Amino acid sequence: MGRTHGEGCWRSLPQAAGLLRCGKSCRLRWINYLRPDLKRGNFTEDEDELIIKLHSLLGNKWSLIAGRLPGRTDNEIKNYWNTHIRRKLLNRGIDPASHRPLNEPAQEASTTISFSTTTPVKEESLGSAKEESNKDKIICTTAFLYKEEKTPVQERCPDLNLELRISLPCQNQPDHPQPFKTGGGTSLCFACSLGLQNSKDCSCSFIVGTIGSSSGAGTKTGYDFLGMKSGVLDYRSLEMK
DNA sequence: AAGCCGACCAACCGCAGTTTT
DNA sequence: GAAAACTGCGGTTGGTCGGCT
Repeated sequence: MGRTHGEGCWRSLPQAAGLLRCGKSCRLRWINYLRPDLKRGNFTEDEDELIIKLHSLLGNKWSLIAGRLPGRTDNEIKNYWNTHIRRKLLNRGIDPASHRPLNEPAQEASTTISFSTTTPVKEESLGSAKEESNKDKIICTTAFLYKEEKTPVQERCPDLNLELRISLPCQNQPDHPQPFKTGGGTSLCFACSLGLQNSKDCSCSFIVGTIGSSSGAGTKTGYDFLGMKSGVLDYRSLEMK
């Protein structure tokens, strides 16, 4: 299944299988439930955090997020987000939609990404001390900067223009820097965790440069996240399907 | 035991993009 | 180039289950 009838030929599948469903329905059933490579069971903490990171970057692009979580479907992640992670973020005082603290004034309605800051987040915006570490973690996660990083990387930059471009995919190189250590153990920089090894986005080799700013407030130094500085994003490294 | 309620998740729906004719 | 067919995606709905009263 999934070859002669099935993937790439869903219309013929219900007939061949004697089903009353339409091909579209069969496709959905296969993708979300029957595929043999699906991972069953609860989401791990690592998966949780990765989903949060990816959502803060990609928004509700569930298929792209799912592409970074082998064995998970977009539908599954979407459901998990709506039932678990949303509440989790709200409990931490984070707005699940914007990934900003709930008490932070609303920004423009346009889709933007805001990065974290070299200056520490003001404590009064974080609520109780009890939740501080969690919030800190989330805020830093949201900003794609690991909490444990010692070196200040950039100023809080204004909202970024998310215009993307397609470029040739980069090739894996054996001399890619080793994952850096975080408090909990070895982990990849965010770009690497997205599969962007050796791209300009890899924070293992931070680039200091300018970041495109929609505010036109001038240039700031910082990390060339996802090639936004250069305006080049290896889209194929995000799209895994 | 029965009813209510919230959580969970598979499936449906409509739209947009892509491919084929 | 236009129309039709197909595919993929994201939002939403509805059924099921378990916990609580």
